[in-house]
Amino acid sequence: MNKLSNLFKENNLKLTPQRYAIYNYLLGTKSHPSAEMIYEALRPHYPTMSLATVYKTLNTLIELGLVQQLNVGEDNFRFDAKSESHPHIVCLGCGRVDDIDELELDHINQIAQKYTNYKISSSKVYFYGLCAECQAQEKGDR
Amino acid sequence: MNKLSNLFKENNLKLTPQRYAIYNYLLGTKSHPSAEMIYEALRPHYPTMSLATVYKTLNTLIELGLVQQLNVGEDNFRFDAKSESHPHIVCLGCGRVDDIDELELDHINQIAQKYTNYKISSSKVYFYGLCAECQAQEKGDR
DNA sequence: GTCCATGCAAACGGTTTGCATAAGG
DNA sequence: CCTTATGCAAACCGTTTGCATGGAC
Repeated sequence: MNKLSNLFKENNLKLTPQRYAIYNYLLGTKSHPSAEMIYEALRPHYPTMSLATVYKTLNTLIELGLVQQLNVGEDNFRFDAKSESHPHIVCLGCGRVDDIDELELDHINQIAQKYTNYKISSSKVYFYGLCAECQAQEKGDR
Repeated sequence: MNKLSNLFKENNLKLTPQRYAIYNYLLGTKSHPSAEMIYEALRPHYPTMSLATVYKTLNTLIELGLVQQLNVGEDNFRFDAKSESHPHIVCLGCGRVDDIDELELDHINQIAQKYTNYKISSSKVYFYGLCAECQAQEKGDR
């Protein structure tokens, strides 16, 4: 059996087509979509699926540790199927969000631990800037 | 005259008691309050002030660069009078937010720049963990 | 006196919830 | 069959907006 169905079974959860589709969509994209974006993307294939189901499924997947929620500073959340911690970069021009997989920042937890009496368990790092496309467009504007 | 009134004058803004009180409150606290918390804290002194004014004032102060908005992952925003970039730490137990002033992480922008074709302009770092009080309480629970 | 700010209430938008129906195991 | 998930609509909650009144300059 595959890991996913076992994980669902262990938690008394049903592996419905909607859940499968949402998780698969997240696995297959690098775009860190919002719930709304996922809903719109899957609508052609699952025209009866409701936005509420997308939200409920995302929360289920987060509890399972399969998905993480990002807070880039917009008014909504974005979602990422990779649950390991890794930095993200947000374009201030167009709002797109990318991973910076190669950048390894786990050591900053240890460093920060020296400066606080909190017991640090995790961290999130967001970079902000302009993506290649928006840089090009900015040059064009001048 | 003081810097604040000059800054307001330059921008054709009026330095009203409400604006003054909100900014002063933020300068005097380390608690990174939400708009609602600011509203409640000032209510005894400014009973007629509305929550809408708090929001409008905060946005004004952000535009002036006097205040920054934090996104700790809750459903609301928090505000900080120090506008220079510095890391924050969030307690997963009680939700309090503290600064980690001594930790200097500006160099990570340069490091990250090597791994992306974005033009990086800033970054935000959030640590998550348990504050001293919540650690103590957790021990008491067992 | 002019123009911007305040305060109220209503609107807004993303997210959650309640509940009857549908469908996975 | 039993139990959990779905889909719909309504509720929720933080934040924003429109507008008439009030106050800073």
